[in-house]
Amino acid sequence: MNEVKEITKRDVDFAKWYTDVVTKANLVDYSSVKGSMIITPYGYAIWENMQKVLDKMFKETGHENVQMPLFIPESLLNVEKDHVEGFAPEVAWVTYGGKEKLEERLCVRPTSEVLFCDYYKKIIKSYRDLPKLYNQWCTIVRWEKTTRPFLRSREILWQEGHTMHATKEEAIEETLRMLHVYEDFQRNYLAIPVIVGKKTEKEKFAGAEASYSLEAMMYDGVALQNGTSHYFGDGFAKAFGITYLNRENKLVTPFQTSWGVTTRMIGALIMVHGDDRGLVMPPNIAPIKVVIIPIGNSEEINDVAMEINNSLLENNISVKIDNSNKTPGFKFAEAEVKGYPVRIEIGKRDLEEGLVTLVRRDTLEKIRVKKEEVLDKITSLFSDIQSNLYDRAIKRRDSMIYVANNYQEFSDIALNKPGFIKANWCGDESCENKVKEDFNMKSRCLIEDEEVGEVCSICGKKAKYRLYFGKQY
RNA sequence: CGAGAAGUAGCACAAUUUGGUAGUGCACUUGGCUUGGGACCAAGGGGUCGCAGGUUCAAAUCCUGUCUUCUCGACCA
Repeated sequence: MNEVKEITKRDVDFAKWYTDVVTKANLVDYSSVKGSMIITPYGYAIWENMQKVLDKMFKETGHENVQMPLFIPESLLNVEKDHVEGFAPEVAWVTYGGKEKLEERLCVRPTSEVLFCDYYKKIIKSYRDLPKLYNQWCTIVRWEKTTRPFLRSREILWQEGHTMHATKEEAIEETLRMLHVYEDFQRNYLAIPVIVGKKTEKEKFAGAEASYSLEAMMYDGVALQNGTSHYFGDGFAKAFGITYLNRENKLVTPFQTSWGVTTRMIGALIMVHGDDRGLVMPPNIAPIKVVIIPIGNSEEINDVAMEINNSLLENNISVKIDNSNKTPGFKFAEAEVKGYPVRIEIGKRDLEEGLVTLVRRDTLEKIRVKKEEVLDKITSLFSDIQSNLYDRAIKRRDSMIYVANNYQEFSDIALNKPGFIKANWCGDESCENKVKEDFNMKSRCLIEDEEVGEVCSICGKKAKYRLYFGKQY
């Protein structure tokens, strides 16, 4: 209520603008531990909505929720080599219990592959036990050096699915299925267009056989990896000795996947849709879809406000009336910084004509309608706003995707234009390293549905793949 | 973890240079008045000056360390 103040202009200083929006919209607050943020009610309500939708999608695809332990004994973490190496630099350790030093250090989970494997080893004995389709909503800890609200924190609120399958094909299918569940969710609810694709060897998850990611482009052209889905083959399962008897009564090893998304998606919402006035929430995910702002406080105004409020509630549209003792201007500004999709202004001038004023957040367009028609109009506004946000985002993104056929072109684009670069690639990691070194850009993911050019845009050797490059958060 | 900047009331800042009563605006509380883009009047409440040491008769102020935040790199979802 009281933090609505000036926001740095988005085009002036994007980083500062982001921080301003996050705090002014009251999504998070800082705690006294670096990188451990307090998610305040409005921010958490957004997460709860994300959870609600995703959880339903997970259940519909056959998954069950569980809760695994917070701690991983060091010896367990060490079972799979690539995995330890990948995570060792950023795990937090518990070394004391009360005043006694622990015999074995416990790591605070940075992800739970090993915990699930340890458990699956116990419960998977027969082909009849497969598939195992578990998911958990939890927090994990990764000791990041630099932290930013939602984008990079040490304590991460997320969801991680871990599944085991009888066959390789089935596990790969699961990996892709969940990738597309995420894609649908981000497109249809968050109105965020994402590029989905396979990561290169260099960029894949520690211990995975194949990693797929959802790459979103922020307003400033920088990539945000907004979710991942991994296929593990039987690497972990072998390392952990997970075996079961198949139909032929032979002892075999199952195949594994994992997939996750985090509250980073809230950061993406801000950086894809937000503007100089603050957050812009897509109606399909907004915790509060409509705010009613009475102007003046006559009995008639209050009655109409209440009437509209109730009719929206009856139709399952979340709404609140701003009855605070603030001036209308203050309330408008507040509604805008919080990004409520639609606000309804009701004042004397409207009621004299039997009208109320609707203002959509995405375009700030004012629409005056008869009060009886509010419900219908709002319903159609929601779908207009939702699709407008998506269209706007995809247009902006596509306008910032460039093609580089050789390193000169690559360099010209990388140095002058923010966004993604499509390049042909020989498949050699040294080319990725060169791009990283020269322009601080990493490969985002492989492009499957486009023809690969003759030569690698980086080294000039024969190209085998087509690949997105971009700077990232 | 490297380079830079900053921490004084919920927020933005002043006082620090030159050590000596901690201040202003907004926000908050109560009452009044108002309401179409960030009101107004009156009366109030709120601070171990980030934390810990040190120097001093005396520290927000000087010194050392440390924590946190921001920006930019290296690392990651």
